[in-house]
Amino acid sequence: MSERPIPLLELAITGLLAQQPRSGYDLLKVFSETAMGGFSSSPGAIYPALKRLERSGSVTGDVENRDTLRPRRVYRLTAAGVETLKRQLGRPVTRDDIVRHSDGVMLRFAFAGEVLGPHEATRILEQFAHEIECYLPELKAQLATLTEAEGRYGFFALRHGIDMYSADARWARKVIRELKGRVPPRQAKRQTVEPVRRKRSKRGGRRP
Amino acid sequence: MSERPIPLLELAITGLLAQQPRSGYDLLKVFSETAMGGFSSSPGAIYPALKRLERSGSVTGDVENRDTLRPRRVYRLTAAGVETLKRQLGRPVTRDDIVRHSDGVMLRFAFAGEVLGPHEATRILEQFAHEIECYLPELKAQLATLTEAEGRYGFFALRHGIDMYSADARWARKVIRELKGRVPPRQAKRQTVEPVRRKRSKRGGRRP
DNA sequence: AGCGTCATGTAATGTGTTACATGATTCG
DNA sequence: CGAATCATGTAACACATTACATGACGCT
Repeated sequence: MSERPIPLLELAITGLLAQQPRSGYDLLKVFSETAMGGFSSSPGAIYPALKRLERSGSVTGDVENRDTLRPRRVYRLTAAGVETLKRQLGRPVTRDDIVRHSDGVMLRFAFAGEVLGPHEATRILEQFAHEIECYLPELKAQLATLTEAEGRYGFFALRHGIDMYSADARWARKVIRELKGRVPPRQAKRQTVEPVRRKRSKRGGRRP
Repeated sequence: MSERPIPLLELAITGLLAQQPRSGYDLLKVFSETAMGGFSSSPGAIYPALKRLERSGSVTGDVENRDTLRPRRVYRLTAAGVETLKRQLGRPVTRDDIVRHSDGVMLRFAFAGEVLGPHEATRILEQFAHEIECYLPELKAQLATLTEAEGRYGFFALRHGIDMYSADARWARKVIRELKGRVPPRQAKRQTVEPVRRKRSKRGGRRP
């Protein structure tokens, strides 16, 4: 039913272009200067990704300053791109997502909040917290089987995993409460074409 | 000076083979059944990686049960492989490591503890904690620039990053204290060839 | 007889990384 | 004038994912 996941870099680019049109270089800067530094941030990754997204019809690039000597290719989401983004954001959060792609969950949360509103963002957090809370007991059981003799450092490393997931769950539950506290406007403001403001929005999400 | 990093999967395999000889299928099982589930755990990744390591001289594979109808190729580290592993474990922990390869740091910590002893493991933790404690204020500064209007969900996601790094640092400091508390034997027991015990060691480290 | 596990691999495809390449503009 | 930044890309390479392929063994 639900679409298969697209590469994280493409999801990140799609989400950032949903906020505002940007050039390849703009995206490069976002990845290298903000907390989204978990991404490649190298031209060899970003420009090909933009080309792929353009071929698949999710984005279009308009050349700005065609007359001047320094043209910029500014990309924006198409209607199809918006649909793709929404389908991606709507994917359920699975065990696999939290074990192997937890950065992607954070991306989806942030973009879902902006594109689909607090209701969907909360759903993602609920599923995220739930999967973790199911997984944690298993990890703790594994911890119990580790004796001092057989892997003291593995023991520490496993405890690290447990600490991380616990912090994840605590964070998610807290944000759920905070989102519930305020008035949920049910649908966030929509972003239309808006002729290219050059402003960097910092955004978070660890090594996403 | 210090060698460039090898792929994480190869590092993981090398470290696991330092504990005991294993077959490709054994490694597969470790990745799929223990908390090291962050790895590919697919034959299409592991067998080629073993072949690469063999070509580069880090491991050798001996066929076991050659006569029977179900042969197993059991790999073990060579002397050169041990040296490579030690050089990899000895690499300093950089900002880039914590932002983009934090799983690798956990691997290196666990293996360094076993292969090089508590002294080196502690050094890794110190560097890990230090880099994080330098990075955290920058993230908090970024958080301060995020207004409610300009990215409420980015705000939450950034706070998630901050929570994670804080938990990382807390964990590291705690383990450092625990390692200091006990008698540091300065060099862990060395593992020699040891004819193939078939025992799974569970080991931790999140999405490593 | 069929299913699950043991056990090994290969092939196609896609994608990230590294390094290179080019040239304009701005600032000191 | 030189260095840093703006701005865009390409090419070679390495690597992971997915899917496929094979076959023995043990159990029911």
